[in-house]
Amino acid sequence: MALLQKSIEKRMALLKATLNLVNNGGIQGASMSKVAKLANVSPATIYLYFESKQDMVNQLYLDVKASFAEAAFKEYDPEKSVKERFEKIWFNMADFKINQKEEASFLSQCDNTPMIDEETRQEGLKFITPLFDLWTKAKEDRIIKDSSPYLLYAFTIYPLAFLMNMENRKLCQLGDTVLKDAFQAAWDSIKL
Amino acid sequence: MALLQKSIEKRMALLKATLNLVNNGGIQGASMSKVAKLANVSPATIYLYFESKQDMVNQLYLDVKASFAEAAFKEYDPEKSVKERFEKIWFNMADFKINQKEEASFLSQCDNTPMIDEETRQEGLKFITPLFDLWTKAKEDRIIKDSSPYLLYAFTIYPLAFLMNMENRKLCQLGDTVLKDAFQAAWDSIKL
DNA sequence: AAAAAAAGAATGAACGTTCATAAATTTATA
DNA sequence: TATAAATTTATGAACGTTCATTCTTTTTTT
Repeated sequence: MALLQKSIEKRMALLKATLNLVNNGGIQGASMSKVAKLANVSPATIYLYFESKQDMVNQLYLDVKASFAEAAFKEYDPEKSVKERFEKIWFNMADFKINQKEEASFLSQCDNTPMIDEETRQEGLKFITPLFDLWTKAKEDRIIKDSSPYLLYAFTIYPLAFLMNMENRKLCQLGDTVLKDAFQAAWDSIKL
Repeated sequence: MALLQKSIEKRMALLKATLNLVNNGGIQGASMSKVAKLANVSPATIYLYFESKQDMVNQLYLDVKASFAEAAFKEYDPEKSVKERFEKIWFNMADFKINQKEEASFLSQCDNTPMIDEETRQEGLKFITPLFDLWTKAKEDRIIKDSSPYLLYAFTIYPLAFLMNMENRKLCQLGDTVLKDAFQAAWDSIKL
């Protein structure tokens, strides 16, 4: 159906516009009229697709989080060793942060501001349960430390956000060697 | 001078009000009229102390960053070993994030949004040069990996922000044992 | 011709900021 | 030392603008 397709495209255009504006000026920089203009749409039209600005931002958050998770767990091979699986996920996440800069920096903005509903935030957490499951197994196998998933996330994944941030500000460059060093640091922080 | 004192107190009240409001509703939640009301002052009065809202937020950022640095480097003993000195700084920073929750979560919000001028951000970085200097020495002494300060920061200090965030959302608790585990993870990620 | 989708104009509220004026304080004059 | 002038500090109301959202009308699709 061409119409449905058009609707989907318009929704996507709106979310993309929001993403862009939030990244450049924070949530306050993404006014409904600016979003509308950037998406080539009337402000009123937004409300055919979203209940409110809050709803739109929440939906954007979930969409981006889902695409982050999809990237993170792609080519995931349950046959491989625990460490290899973790390594794969880690580099997938790193690639996402490097290549999908807009999406990644939006997520890091969401994670540190009250701009997303707590409920929506909780829902977004579910996307990365495969990683938590892997950690559970890794702990059983005595491959990594017996720490809480929060601590494991804090020291292996979260640092990527900082590095991405620094790269975006041109304060450092995330080449292959730096990335390898970063993974080594991540692994060293949790391995047994 | 009682007058000067009163002025300083009013400035502090304004900054404290801003801190509070930004933490609870982001930069958009801290409107000038709300800040004024919370500080028991007329909106117009704010402009006797600050050029603009941006200026006020920038100054708050620098003030908080300075007090973070002061906390981080207190009781700093150059006689101690490099590792002991790093450990001291790390736990100082952790204590700050645990005990000065408002200040700490404000900083983490600043670090991940476009709400602070790049120039002001640069100035804030200077406060933690002692840590960078220590890392330089630690690298010379072959005690830690030869990584960029950004990478070292990403894997040792930045994770604290995540853990604090989780604690503030009551998703985890930062007791003494967790903190010790966290330091071990931080150290393991960079030690040689 | 009917229904659905989109538009632009308009809504009241809230924004950051400025204004003219009032209160408080300091300085100068007696 | 007391008082008047001058200066500083603070105010509440008002500024123009922009905000998120809604209303009415027009366009597009069925």
